[in-house]
Order: sequence, then C-alpha cells, then structure tokens
Amino acid sequence: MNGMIPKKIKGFRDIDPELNELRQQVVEKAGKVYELYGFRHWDTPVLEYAENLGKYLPDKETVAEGVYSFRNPETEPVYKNDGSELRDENDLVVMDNHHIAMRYDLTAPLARMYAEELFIQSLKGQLTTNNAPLFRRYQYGPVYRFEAKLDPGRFREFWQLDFDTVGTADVAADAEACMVLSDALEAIGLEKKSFVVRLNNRKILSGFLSGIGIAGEEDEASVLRVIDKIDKIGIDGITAELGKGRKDSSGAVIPGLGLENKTVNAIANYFERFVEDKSRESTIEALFSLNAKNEKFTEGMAELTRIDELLRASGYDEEKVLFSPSIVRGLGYYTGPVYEVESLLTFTDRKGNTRRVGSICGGGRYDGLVERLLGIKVPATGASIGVDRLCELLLLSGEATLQQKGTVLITVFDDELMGEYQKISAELRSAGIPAEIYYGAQRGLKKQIGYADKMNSPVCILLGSDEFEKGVVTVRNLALGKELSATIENKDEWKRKVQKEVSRNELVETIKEMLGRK
RNA sequence: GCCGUCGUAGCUCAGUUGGUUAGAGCGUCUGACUGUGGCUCAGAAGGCCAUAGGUUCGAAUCCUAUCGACGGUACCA
Repeated sequence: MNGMIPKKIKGFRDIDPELNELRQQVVEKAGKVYELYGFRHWDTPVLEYAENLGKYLPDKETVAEGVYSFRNPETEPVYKNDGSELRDENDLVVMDNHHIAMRYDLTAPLARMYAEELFIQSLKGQLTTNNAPLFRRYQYGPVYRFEAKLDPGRFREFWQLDFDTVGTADVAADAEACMVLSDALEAIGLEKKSFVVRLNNRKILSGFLSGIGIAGEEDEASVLRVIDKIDKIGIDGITAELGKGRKDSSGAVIPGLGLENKTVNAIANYFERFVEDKSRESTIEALFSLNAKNEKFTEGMAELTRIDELLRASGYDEEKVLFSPSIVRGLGYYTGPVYEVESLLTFTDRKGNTRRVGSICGGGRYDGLVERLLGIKVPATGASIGVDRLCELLLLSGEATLQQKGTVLITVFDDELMGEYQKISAELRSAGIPAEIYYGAQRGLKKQIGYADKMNSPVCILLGSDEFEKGVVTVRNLALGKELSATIENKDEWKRKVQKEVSRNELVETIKEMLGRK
C-alpha cells in the first residue's frame, strides 16, 4: 500500500443517494420520451478498440488527446482493410496488443455497433447508402474524458443520454431531434420558458465562409473556433481575434488569425444580424437576403427551411426552437444541421454573482461517422443530454431538491426481540412501506431517533419487552414532530401529540394512516 | 496546457508590522433528560496552520518548489 492514500481520482466523483435519485429520474423521464418516438434502449461496453472510436488515436502508452487508453494485455490479429488478417513474410498472422480506450461519448460506439453488424455485408458489396438499414436507439451511461481543466459541472466521468437515428439523410430526423430534446426536457420538469433549442446548419456556415474566400478545412476550422465564442466575447471580441488578436480581462494575450480587414468585416457583418434572437422566419429571411451564391449555402438553406416547416407543422413554435446562425459545435464531425439547448436558468455563485450554466444538450448530423468504419456513407443524426451537467444545474438553480424520504425506522431495545422486529419490518415492506431496523452499535434511544431524524424517516417504531408483553407498540410520528418542534414548549405535551401506543395487530394500518397512504 | 488568486479544526472563516500557549461560529461527542428528535444550559474532543525545503534568535505570516482549490484563457467528440 505504498505510494497512495485513499482518495479518488481528480475529476471523478462519488455519487450519494440523493444525486443518484435525481440522476435516475432524469434518465427515466427523458428515456420514456425517447421511447415514445421509437428509440430503443441499448447499451454498449465502456471500453472499445481505440481505432474504432475514431479520430483520437492514443499516442503510444500515454493518455493523449483527452482519451483514457491503454494497451490490450492480450495480443490479437492485425487486420487489413478488406477484413483479412495481416500476415508477415513467413505467412504468419501478425499479432499486436491493440490500443483500447474508454469511450468518450456514446455516438462513436453506436457507429461501431452499427458497422460491426453490417461489416460482412459491406465486404460482399451488398451494402449501399440506399439500402443501409434504419436504426434508432437511445443509450445512457458514463463516458470518460481526460479533461485538462475541470470547471464546475465538468467532470472526467459523466453521463450522457443519447438518441440517434442512423440510416436517413432526411432532415426531418433533425427536426424531430429538436422536438425530442424539447419534449424530454419538459418531461424532466424544466419549464418551457427556462430553455431554448438552438439550431443551425454547418452547410450554411461553411458555404458562407467559402463564399468570402475561406475554403480549406484548416482555415475554416480556425475561423469556426473563433465564431463559436461569439456569445462569450461578442462581435468586437471575434473581430479582434479574426484580425490582430486581443487582450482578455486577465491580461492574457490572445493571438489573432490575422485575416484581411475585408474578410473580418464580412464575417462581423454577417453575425451582427444575429446577435439578438429573432423569429425563425426572420432569421431565414435575413440569411436569404445575403444572397450568397454558393451551392453549399443554398443546400443548407433549403434544409433549414424544410426543418422550419416541419417544426411548425408539429406545433413547435418560436419559443421552443430558434435558429442561431453562430452555433458551431464539434469540428470535423458534424456535417449538416447542428443543435444545442441553452438553459436560461440561473444560479448564484459563492460570490453572489448570477450565473448561467449554458448548454445542456448538443447534437447534430454526422454523415461521415459510419463511413470511416464501413467505407460506405451512412447518414445519421442524433443528440445528447448532458445528464450530470443538467443535474448540477437543477440543484444550483434550486429547481430540484434532494431530500429523500426515509424509511420507517424500527428501533432496537432488546436482542431477544429481534425476531419481532424482523417480522414487523417484513409486514411493512409487504404493505409497500420502506422499513429498516436500526443496526447501529450505539443503541441509546436518543442515538436511534437521531439516526431516524437524519435519514428523514417519517415514522419510527418503539418496541421494548414491556410493550411486547402487553401486545402493543409505540409509534412516533417524526414528520409531525418536526413540524411541531418549531413551537414546542412543553416537552411532555409535545411527546403526547406525536406518539401513541397502538395494539400490535393495528400497527401496519396505523402507520399507513400516518403516512397518508390510506 | 498557460496566466492569476488562494490553501488555518469535519464545515465557514478570524489570526495585528514575523514574537510566547493558534481562536470563533456551526457540526460532533458527553451530561442536565439513566426509554425519546427541537430549544436551552454545562462540559469535552478535534490543528505538523496543504506538503517539502529555505531566510530568521524566532514563521500560520517572508522566499522557492510541489500538490490541491478557485478564476481567466486554450480545448471541447
């Protein structure tokens, strides 16, 4: 045991019963909504071959690019692109300890699962974009990222709750994804007014940028990275960063991209129109008025217009889903519509500042992900709720309370009576009432009731040998007692009000009554 | 990762220009109340002042490094 003390890894957490309860509720309520739309519940392993996870290949044995990974302790064959085993000059199968990684999201494993199922078929040339099967699933569970910096609400192990549709290029699936997110968040208990779904299309961004001379993947990516910050640093901020660079409030120098003034102005002018939220209709109008003669832009606009129609047809008005032309999201990943949900709830931090948590869901269309694994383009789209961040938000904003209801606590006076205690608890449980016997070592009654109090027990039962012989049980209404304790003056009187002696065979009924379950 | 601020009891924090024995509130425990939650009262436990070096007659206080927390920035599948 040399070299370590008992503590958890940075960015990882122990989850207490209260938070577990909240998290489970989020997952259950949203999951139900997903099912209403036809998504089926799947799980995949936490570990995957690093190569299958996509673009982040680990650098030797080290954790690289934010992914936890290690070498598989057993050797396995190395494969060629056609699926056959790689052989050396002696015709022996080449073996290797493959890189294994912990999943960093649930989408990459989905792509692997889908591709694995269809791999043979694709080798035989029987799979095409047109006959790729439709697959809809939802999934939740922990994902792992080796984050360099841990902000509040940002962890290295956290839950996502995904739903995806694989096998359709129809942007109706994207429109639907926005509806699903909106429905799910409402089901979780967020008020309509407290969040907004924001939608954009990467084709529009990309088309606009290439129209003003920013083509090439790298140039586009670096510009998009700056645009992504617009809600944080504003038009002036991005103008500076696209050009000469700027100094931030802490005095740190942020180098600019050094674009020509003409280009910077074009970008600034474009986004200036969309600083304020507008209706979907007028956003579309404003985009059309740019008159960008670019194929990609036009394609993106057609998709956006269709999504607008579909949302309207389904009754999702402006207050629920907006178009925000500056939404960027993951680079080198999303290919068309992208969306995220911004929470408008606020909380007060320790310094008394009012703050927002911001984005709690994200998603979009990724038409290239399966292609990396199968060599055949299979369009897909989906989104994810950041479960832990959402829980954090619900707690911080006071939207959720964590107080859990306790059990009926059966206090212990006498080991001889343990059989009776067990019997009582069994009776309560079969009546559907959570019950628990006090097993602590310190048996002072004060201690026992103190425990019940701390566990938020509504009722406790007191049964000693004298009562047992008389065939009675003392029942104390702790919940009522707590209420009355504010005004308590005479302790004996208080005791009389909250506690009563009942006949043993009326016990369960009495407790039901106290719990208001009758 | 880079820049900045901060690390004192389980928690929230005092702690004088470097000076003897480091404090408070809350919480915990004990008792008044030996079989009863709250309030009140009396008492107790609890600190290598983050860690390791250095400066000094003397360090919680000054310097350096490391670790950790927070804020900004970068990144974000």
